[in-house]
This record gives sequence, C-alpha cells and structure tokens, in this order.
Amino acid sequence: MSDVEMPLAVKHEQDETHVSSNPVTDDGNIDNSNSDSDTPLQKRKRPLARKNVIKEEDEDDEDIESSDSGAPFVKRTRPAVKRKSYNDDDSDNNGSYGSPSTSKKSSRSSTSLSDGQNDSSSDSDVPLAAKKKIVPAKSNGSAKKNGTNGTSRTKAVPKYKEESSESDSDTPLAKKTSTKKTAPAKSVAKSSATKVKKEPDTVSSHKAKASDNSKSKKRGKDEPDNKDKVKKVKKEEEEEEDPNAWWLNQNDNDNENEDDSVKWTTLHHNGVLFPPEYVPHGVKMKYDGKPITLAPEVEEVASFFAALLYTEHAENPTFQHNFFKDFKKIAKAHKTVPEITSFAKCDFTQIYDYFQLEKEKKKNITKEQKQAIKDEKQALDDQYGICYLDGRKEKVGNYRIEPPSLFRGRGKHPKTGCLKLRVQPEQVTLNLSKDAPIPKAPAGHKWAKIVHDDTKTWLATWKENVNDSFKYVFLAAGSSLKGQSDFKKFETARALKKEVANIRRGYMADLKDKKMFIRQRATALYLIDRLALRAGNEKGEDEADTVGCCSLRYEHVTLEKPNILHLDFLGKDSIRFQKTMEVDDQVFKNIRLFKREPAQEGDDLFDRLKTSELNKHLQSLMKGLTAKVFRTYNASFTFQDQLQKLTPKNGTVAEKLLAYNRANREVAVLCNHQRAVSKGHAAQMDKISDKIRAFKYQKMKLKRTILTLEPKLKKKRPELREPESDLEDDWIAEYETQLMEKEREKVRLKWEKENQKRKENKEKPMTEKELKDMLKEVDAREKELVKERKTGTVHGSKSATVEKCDAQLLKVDERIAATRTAMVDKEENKQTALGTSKINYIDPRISAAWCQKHDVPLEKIFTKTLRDKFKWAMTVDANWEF
DNA sequence: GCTGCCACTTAGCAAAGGCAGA
DNA sequence: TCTGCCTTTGCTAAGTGGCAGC
Repeated sequence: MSDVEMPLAVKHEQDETHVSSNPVTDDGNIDNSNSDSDTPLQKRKRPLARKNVIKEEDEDDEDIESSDSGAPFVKRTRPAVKRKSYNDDDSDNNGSYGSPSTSKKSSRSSTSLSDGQNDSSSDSDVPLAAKKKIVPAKSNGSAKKNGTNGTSRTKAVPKYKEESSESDSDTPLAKKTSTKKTAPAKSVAKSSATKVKKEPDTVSSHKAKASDNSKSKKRGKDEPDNKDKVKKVKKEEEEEEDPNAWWLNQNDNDNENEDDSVKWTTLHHNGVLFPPEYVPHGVKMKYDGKPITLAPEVEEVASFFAALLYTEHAENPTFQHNFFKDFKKIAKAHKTVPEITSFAKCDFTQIYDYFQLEKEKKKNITKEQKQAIKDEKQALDDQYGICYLDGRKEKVGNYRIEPPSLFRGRGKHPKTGCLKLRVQPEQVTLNLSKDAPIPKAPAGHKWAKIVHDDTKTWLATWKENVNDSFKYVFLAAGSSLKGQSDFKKFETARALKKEVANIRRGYMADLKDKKMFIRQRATALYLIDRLALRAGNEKGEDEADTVGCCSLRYEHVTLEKPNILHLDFLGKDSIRFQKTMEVDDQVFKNIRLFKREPAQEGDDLFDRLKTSELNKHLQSLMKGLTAKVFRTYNASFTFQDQLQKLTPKNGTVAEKLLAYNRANREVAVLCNHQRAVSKGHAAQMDKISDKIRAFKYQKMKLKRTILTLEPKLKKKRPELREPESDLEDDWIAEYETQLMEKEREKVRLKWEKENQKRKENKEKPMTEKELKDMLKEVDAREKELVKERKTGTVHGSKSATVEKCDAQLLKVDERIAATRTAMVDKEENKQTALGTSKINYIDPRISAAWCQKHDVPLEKIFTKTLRDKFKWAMTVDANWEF
C-alpha cells in the first residue's frame, strides 16, 4: 500500500514565514527600493485569462468538455494585488522540486503507474476508508438520526425589534432574573435536545463508574494517587450540580423538525464593560532629539507604539508605516509642536522605559494590593461575566469591549499597525429578551441599538474601524449553547465516518469526469480529505495573502514525476504549509492539466471552483457536510486510531500520557498547527539531561554500596558492575564538587537561621567555631567521595542493607524512565501546538473514554477550562467510539 | 446566480497564574 | 517562603459558511 492513502504518511517539512522588513522613509512611506516585489502595498498581478479549451494528450483527458454546462467558464478575477511567492528568497526549498515544465507533454501513459498503484476507480484505491480500519460506532445509530441527518431545518424568521436605546431600569440582573426560575416552554435544553439525543452508552453516568470497583487490576506505583485524584476531581465536578446539563435532559419524543434556529426564549445580561478612559502619564517622547509635549490623545497613540518597541511588530515596516500615518494625523489634529512629519525623528524609548519601570513596580506590589486587584476582577466577573439564558445562569465569554490599540495583523497584513479606535457605547448593539431590563449605558452615553433576536447567540456587537468587521460578545466556551454546537459538530463528523467510503468512491470516480469543473471539484476534495486543507475562501486585497484549497495558485503547487505533489503556501495566520506527498496518478494528471500553460504565477489552480460550489456539492452528498467537516473527521479518526495503536496496555500513567500526546501530535501535524520553538527550549532540555545524569549517579552509588556490602554478588549479579552510561570520571568529579559546595551553602544557611532564631529568643548564638566544625564534616565527606572514586567501594549509610539499596535502585530506575519519557515528549513537541486540535478538532469523548479505559485521571489531559467546555462529553463509557 | 454581510469557529501569541524546587 | 519557569487563560485576529438582497 502506498502511503498516499494515509494522511499521516505525508512527508512534511514545516516552517514559518513572516514579514520581512523594509525601511520607512521620513514621510512615512515604505521604501521598496531594496525589497522584492512581495510587499503587500503593491498591486497583485491580475491573472491572465486562460485558454478555454484545454487539450490533454493523456487519454483520460482528451475529451474534457471545454465549456462545462454546469459551470460557465468565466475566469474569476481576484483582487488586483500583485502576489509574488513569499518564499522567493527561500529557493533552496524548491530547488529540487519538479519545475513547472514537468507539467508539459508527458510520455507517461495512464498505465505507467508507480508500484502498487491501482486503477483509481477500484475499491482498493479508495483512500482512508479502505485502507484504515474503520470500526463502526458502537452507538445505536441515534447520532445519525439526531445529529445532523434527522432534522430538517426550518428557516428562521428573525424576531427583530428595536427599542429605545435609553436604559429603562436599574434593577440588578440577578434580582430580576431570579424570579424566573422555571425553564420556559421552549428552553434551549429542550429545543436542542431534539437534535441531541440520548445514546444509551453515551449517557451512562460517571457516578456509576466511580462506584465500580472492578478496576482493582494491577496498577503502576503512581496509580493509587491518581485514582484518588480522579475520585477527587469527579467528586468536585459532580458536586457542582449542573442545572445546564442539557445532554442528560433529552427527550426522545421531541420533534426532530423543530426549528433549531431559535437559540433562546429569555436572555438577561448586564451589558459590556468598556476599557477605562486613558490616564496620561506625562512621559515625553523625543522628536528630532528634543522632548515634546503631547496632548493626551496623542500621547495615548504614541504609547501604543512605545509599548511594542523592540518587538517584531514595531520592526515591521508596514506596521511602522500604518502607525505613523495615523499618528501623524492625530498629532496634527491636536496641533502638536513641532509638527510631526518624520518617523525617523520619533524616539519613543522614554515611554518604553517608563512602561518597563511600571511593569517592575507591578511585580513588586504587596499581597494586599494583589488581593485587591483580584477582588476587583472578581466583582467585574460577577457583574458582567454571567447572564441568564432561559432562566439558567451561564458564563459570558469576552464581556470586555476591546480597548483601543494598534491593530496587530498577522503575516503581511496590509493594515497591520493601523490605529484601532476606542469603541463608544453609541456603536454597541445589545441583544437580550424583551422582558429583560436594559443595562445602563455608561454615564452620558447611550447604546446604538437594543435588539431581541432569539436566533442569535451574541449578547453584544459592534463594528471595528480597521477592517470594518463585526465584533461580538458571546457566551463562554463552557456554556450550553457552545456545548451543543460542539456536540453537533462532532456528530456531523461521526456521520461523515459512515458516509466517507461512498464519498471517496464518488470523488475518485469524478477525477476522470469529462467536465473540467467536476474534475477540479474532485481533485480539491481529494486534497481536502487527504491533507486536511481548509476550504480556501476568496480574500480581499486589504487582507494578508493567505490561501486554502480552493484558492491555491499556480505557484503553490509543484509536481514531480511519477506522482509526487509538493505544496508550499501560507495558510491561515500566515503559517506556512509545506508538505510533500505521493498522490493518486489521476490527481497528479489533473493538477498537471490545471497547471497547463499559459497558466502562470498568480493564476488560480482551481479556476472554475469556488468554496460555495464545493460545499453545495457536499451538502448533496450528506446533510450538514462542508469542507471543514473533513478536517474534524480526519482529526478525530486519526486520533482514535493512533490512541488505539500507541497506548501501552500495562504501561504507567506517564507512558500512557506519552502515547496520548503522540496521538495528539499526529493530529496537530495533520492539521498543520505550528508554534515557534521557545527561546529556552535547548536550555530546558539540557536541564532535564542533567537531572537524568544525577539519577544515574545515584544508581552508580547504590550499586557500589551493594557490592561493598556483599562482594560475593560481583559474580552472581554482573549488572552491578556495569558502568552507567554518560557518567564519565570527569563529570562525576565535577558533580561531586558541586554537590559538596551546595552542601556547604546549606550548612551556612542553617547556621545563620539558627542564630537568627536564637537572637529572637535571646539565647546564646552559635559560634564561628561551631560553623567551622559543621563545615569540617562536609570536608570529610568530600574526602570520602574522592576515596570512593579511587577505590570503587562505597560504604553508604550505617543502616544500609542490600535489600534497602535494591528497593532504592528500583525507585531511581522509575524516576529515570519517567524523566526520559517527559524529555522525549518535550522534544517531539517543541514545534507543534497540541492545544488547537485538542480544543477544536478532536472529539472529547474519545479522550474521556480513553481515560476511563486506561485509568488515567482526566485532569492529566484536560485543564479545568477544558473539562468545563467538554462537560457534555465526560459521561461516555470506556467503550465509546468515534 | 452572485456578492457581501453577518455570525460563528478556529488560531497563535502574550499575559497571568500556579507550582516545583531552592 | 520566594523565585523562576511552565502551563493555562484571555485576547483578538483570521478563518468558514449560510443567507439576504440585488
């Protein structure tokens, strides 16, 4: 089997590419004289229209219809921004790749497939499904019935009604809502429950599990502790009686066709929290070497930049350019003297230094001050951090209005550095139920609008000025609405699991379709499925140049005979996607066809395909299916598959966790979730190595003690004479010197502490001589160590016995193993971000079931926040399968 | 049928918090 | 108890995809 079938087998090289720097000229413009043509400020080359008729000499392609009846061949035009490959100066990476000319005339016939490649239409060639062992879900199928397949969505009629933006009530939220204890006739729990049905093995309770004593099988040494911990966590979390446990409160008789667009019946909240008004610090910036006085409004913007000095943002020419443009404007508006016209003459370091000082001060505040800050935060959380949805208390997520700042766009975002203005209450619309008291707007202000839209989950919204996009205040991740949404997402992915073999057969057949549009759709789907690519919607010219599958361009794809595909592009967040994989021969042929001359840099690879068309097709294959479901499905499937393969049956908890993280990592790699290697990574690794060496040293000493106690064991137990690896004589000598030095330091501290105590008790202090005597003991020990090194005999403590030493040896071995495991985990994890896939793509029920099955405490894999977010998933039993 | 708007999910980074070792 | 490092959380940017309106 070729590894083309397995997303995991994809070879990948990852890298991160970010902005390059161009100097900013005095007038605030970017000097491009030395840069390549890749600057975001330049126009992207408009793609040339490709010839309509494409002739392919390969027999399959000969009679492709040139004008798809289903898809009018109108070449789409993209924003006219010239886009050059971001990795122009990284040519080494591509040097060995097949040049675009490989896509020209090929002597290969369709039968010249690589070894093991079958006809793409055959079953054996159906990807993943056929190759991976797909275990049918053990559930009773209700998921399909309930999740996404069973309901027909009734179109929502938004119940919009505007009201006066004046606040009409001071009544505190809790007081008002507390009278509304009974759930409304159509509560979320009910309406959502119609889609979220009970699966017998899904809702078996943890309580039953907790009382199950059958798990008294042999445990690792650390496990009794863990068991207690599990119990403790379970108990704590069970004790928090959850009135929002919608997943337990499902009614089989609920009407499946019920309108699921209505999200709530009543919604009460306290509005949003605005950032405090700006308080000027009075620290002056320098202009042309001289301190200048700034109006508070100007000082605020200067401070935004000063706070970012020496960061990548402040070094980024686009950021500088955009900041300076806005800064100049605001400085002029406030008649700053002298007029600020040159970025190069601006010196923000004094403000930066002031912030550093403030940071230091903040570090050194008293306990009481810290507590006061904490209390203040708690009070705000109490006021704004909760709301009442259908009478039930729920957490609000981000109730703070985003403070003014400089927009920190990622990658080569053309607007990065622009001034993000302070949001006024007059821009903020609140969404709450008609019966809810309207929160008071800040003094002297009023709200933009008050709406009562029960089809929306947001509590507040406003428009930001930089990208003209909407911002929202939503419920927290652990809320019922978010939980139900998560549940639905994973149920759709599970539904895909049942359909995926058919869908794959379908798109593999479509790869040879006569219509170009269908071929492109099938090829794109193949890539989305195999490489977990994002859909790739079209983007505007005022956004960073990043792509997904449907927006891949000519220059992102390179082919290498016989069937190797290289992909290299910037994906979401300008994270580089760089992978090489073997692809199905027909996919290879198709991409070669799509890349045909006169296609050139800047041209779309899939010039007839849009994400909307792709998703429309997917909807026809399975209800609720979109491109992104493949990512969720493949992530969860891969995770479960890897967990099953990697988890050691009789391993320790540490070993099982290593397996868990490895499975998680496979998913993170599949989804291309990257992170920068932390600055201190190498030093941290060295530290762990030292720790292991120290353990080995202990082991060596114990072995020698045993042999000193029982010299006869030399023959019986030859392993006692074997030297420890990595323990050179020089290292041992140095280590022992360090040990003794630390010992002396300890003795001195002990002596000082004792004297301090005696002083307080008005007793006679210890003398210097006594200290010297104590230090002499250390000297004697050091001499002894030198002797031990020479002779190889170690006497150990007076009470030392062979049995005791053996027991200690065992313990040290365990510690070495655990530390090694942690070290391997850390090294393997340095470039990969596991969190994103864990939070968004991996069905949490897989983890919950795994924890139960392998007796691993849940809190080892999910933080409190995640346990809260996934509480709906924690009730599965050990045999639950995705 | 196309386009842009809107609502929501997904994403990495940086600050805050918490914990282990000194 | 303190310090420094690692983990967790908060923030907000950047995606996806449905749908209204032209």
